[in-house]
Amino acid sequence: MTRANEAWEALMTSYAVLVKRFNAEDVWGELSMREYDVLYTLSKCDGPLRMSELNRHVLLSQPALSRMVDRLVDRGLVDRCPDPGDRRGVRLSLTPAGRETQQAIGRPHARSVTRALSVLTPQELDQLAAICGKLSQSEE
Amino acid sequence: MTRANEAWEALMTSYAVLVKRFNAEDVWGELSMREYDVLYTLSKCDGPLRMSELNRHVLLSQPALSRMVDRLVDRGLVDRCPDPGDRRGVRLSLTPAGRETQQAIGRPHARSVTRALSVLTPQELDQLAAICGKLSQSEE
DNA sequence: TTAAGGTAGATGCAAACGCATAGAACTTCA
DNA sequence: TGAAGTTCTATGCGTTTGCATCTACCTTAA
Repeated sequence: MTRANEAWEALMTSYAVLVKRFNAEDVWGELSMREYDVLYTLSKCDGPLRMSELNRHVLLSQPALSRMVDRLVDRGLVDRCPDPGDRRGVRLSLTPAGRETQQAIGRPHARSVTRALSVLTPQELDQLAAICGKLSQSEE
Repeated sequence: MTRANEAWEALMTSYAVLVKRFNAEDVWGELSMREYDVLYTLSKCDGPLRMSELNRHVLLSQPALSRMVDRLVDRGLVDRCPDPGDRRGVRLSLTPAGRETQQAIGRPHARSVTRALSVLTPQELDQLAAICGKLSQSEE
């Protein structure tokens, strides 16, 4: 077992443990955690996002994301309009209601995240962010 | 945005990026990545595992895991027998075919993991493993 | 001993997922 | 310009998932 494999296993385990813990908290209201993830990603990037761009950040197949966006549009949380520059594509953004929902859930969730990671020192938090950032940006 | 929240977001993103990359690799054969995860977890712990124990390591609801184990038993990869000490429970272990399948997939997969994490220094790998270990072991 | 409460795993069912593929729009290049 | 190849999103379809619930078994304590 190489160091790299141990590190990956540790990352997977901590991800699984934390996702389960967050999922069990009673903050999600009418949204699933995956739906929240979509709203959150849209809230981060102020400009409208392409489906494919959004898909890079969400752990979901392209068709599954397409249908999830369908549902969020139906529920009035997301706005989908054609991209004027590329008529194949769409531009996705939060509606005011979507932004409000994201924030209403995001605030208590952010607090649980802070609580869950409070076992780490500030240095460790920085190291974790830096290392994970390096990982996700590496091309291949 | 606190440091903790930035760190969690970085962890989520790197997890999503790497899972997608691994998933796209052509090493999984007849198994889905989630099924492999179950076989791998069983292969790590030599003794038979309880369903609930296995469930702690796999990002799946209890009913979904129960049925996935069903399928793996049907396919002859996992052995499920009643626990003599607790007749509610079951003891899960790999069959020889299951162990063989796990290893056949595990070897090339471990190589891609090593490749994907090769952007990190040995020190960073150790830090990542240590930090993630700390995260998953913290009770609350 | 037995009733009340808790835990382990299985099952019914609707919702959501992934794979394969379709269709439409861009791009490239002969 | 137009045919071939690529990219972007949507849809058909069978499989898998999660939620709620069930049954069976263990535990506690009266």
